[in-house]
Amino acid sequence: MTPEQLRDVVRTAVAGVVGRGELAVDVPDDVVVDRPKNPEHGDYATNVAMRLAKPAGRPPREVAELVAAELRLQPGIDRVDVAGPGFLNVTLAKAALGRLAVQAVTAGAGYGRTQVLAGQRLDLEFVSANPTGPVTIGSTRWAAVGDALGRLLTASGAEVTREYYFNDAGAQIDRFAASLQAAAAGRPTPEDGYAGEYVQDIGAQVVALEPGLLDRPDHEQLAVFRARGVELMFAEIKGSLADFGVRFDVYFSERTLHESGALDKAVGRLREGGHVYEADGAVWLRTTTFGDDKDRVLVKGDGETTYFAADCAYYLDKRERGFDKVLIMLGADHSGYVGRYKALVAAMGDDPDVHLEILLGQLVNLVKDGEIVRMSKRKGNFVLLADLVEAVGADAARYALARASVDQQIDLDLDLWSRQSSDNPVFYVQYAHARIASLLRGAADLGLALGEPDDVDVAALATQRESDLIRAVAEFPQVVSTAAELRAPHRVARYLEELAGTYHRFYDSCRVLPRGDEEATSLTTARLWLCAATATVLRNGLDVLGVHAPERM
RNA sequence: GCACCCGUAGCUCAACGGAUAGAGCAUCUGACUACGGAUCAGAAGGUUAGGGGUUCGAAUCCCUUCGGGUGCACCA
Repeated sequence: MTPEQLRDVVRTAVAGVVGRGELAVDVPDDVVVDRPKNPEHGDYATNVAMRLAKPAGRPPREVAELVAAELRLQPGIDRVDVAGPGFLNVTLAKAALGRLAVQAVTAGAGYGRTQVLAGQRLDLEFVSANPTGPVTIGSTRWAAVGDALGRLLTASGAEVTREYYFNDAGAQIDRFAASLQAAAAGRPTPEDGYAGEYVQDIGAQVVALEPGLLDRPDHEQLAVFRARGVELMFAEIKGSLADFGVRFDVYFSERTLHESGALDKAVGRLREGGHVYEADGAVWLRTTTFGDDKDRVLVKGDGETTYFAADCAYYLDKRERGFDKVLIMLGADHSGYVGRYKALVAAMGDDPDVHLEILLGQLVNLVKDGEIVRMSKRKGNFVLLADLVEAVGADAARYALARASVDQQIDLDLDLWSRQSSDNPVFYVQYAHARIASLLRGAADLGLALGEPDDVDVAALATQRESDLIRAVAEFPQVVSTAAELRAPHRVARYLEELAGTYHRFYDSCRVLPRGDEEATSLTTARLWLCAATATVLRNGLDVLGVHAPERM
């Protein structure tokens, strides 16, 4: 019995009590069943009685006793205890528990996939770094977390488009082009320009592609540097992301919005809504109507549109492509966007609470030699995604970034993560997988096969360490769906660390393969299934995080 | 100044309002003629920044003080 199934059973039990008129409440939809930390608290626990106590007007323990009595009659349940303030501690029948391990193996890569988000069409925008420089460590966090979140949402049944929006029009790109030109011509970096080795490299590459470029008129040069520079820079960005195992479905160019007339259309729509006005020679959107701090300019006094106007057009474009909800991951350095973004959604006639979800994450500090490394793209003083991957490998880098909640500012110690020692929890998790892989190879060498699922003697898995492991394996689908709903991939990482620990403890006390000339027994086979189940979960869980599950290390 | 985010073990971080706040690292004590010791068992380490409040129950929600981060453009 899975926790999900138990949840239904609990609900059935509550419905039974209510049906007999013993309890005057509505049967709740969201019954919480979780795995208690303390093994004395049974296999699973639910707080449903405490939740119902208030509406029922009865003491929690009294409610608990009523539900417990009903629950004990349900099949697959060994015992139900009322504990503490009114928890129901449920112990499953051994067979009902052990069957879960078998199911995990037979489900394979599908184990952990659910339909909790089925029917949702989501657009997930992340990274979206402008092509004026390589991907920095700041964006790398969103690459790791965003990609994991994409996998998580997909695993939970949502239809997800991963999108990267980039600014290839406007002043920043002009500065980038001017910097490339200056570098290629051997002049110093212009005021407000971009410096760094990569500017030299790309400047030189552009000239190599366009011989004689530096002899042409200035404005022609800039146009070429802009177009070629963005192209080359973007190739490098995509390369870094690919090395990092991150892929996007859509790379969306801001320029195309300008060229297609999408901005005019968006502004027109906002104007129809009556939220647009003119003042001081500029065109404004009255975002303060929807809670923003101040109104925002759409068209500047010089006739140029703002970046914000492009945001409006971009949002409209996403909605017209049929997404139910637009998710955007932003760093804390962009938190100022939230108010205006919500306002623009509202001004378009949508509901910001329904159609928009801005996932704000805190920044990453890099620590080297005990000191925080400050980054500045302009000064060319930064650490890059590519540097991090080179130093610690893509797996460790992704894991390091994905295991922390995005709400938390994190300090990434380069010295520590580059050590590639067991300091890094990813090795702990990967090691558990490799260890099982090795064990299963050993089983194969002995001619042992798993056999038919129905033949497994699951009741043989009777020790504490074994049932701990089965429960941990059984919890996985719920971990995935909860993590997806909470947009919290780090929960998967933490769970995997716990699972790996539970496995190592099992391994330590439960011999799996027969020694010497011992005969394999039904217990041997049952334990092999349990190992295989654990490997399946480790593999699927690491896959959600975009981390490799090695057969050997 | 205003707004948003954060403050948990020595360090890096967990904990969808639930039971005794958990892991890893570091420290200390143990377990290997090995199904992979990149492991395991145990010890020590906490006023969840401080103070109020809400409730059966608060690290979590509300108020407040302190500390840190970020943002407050007709830039992108």
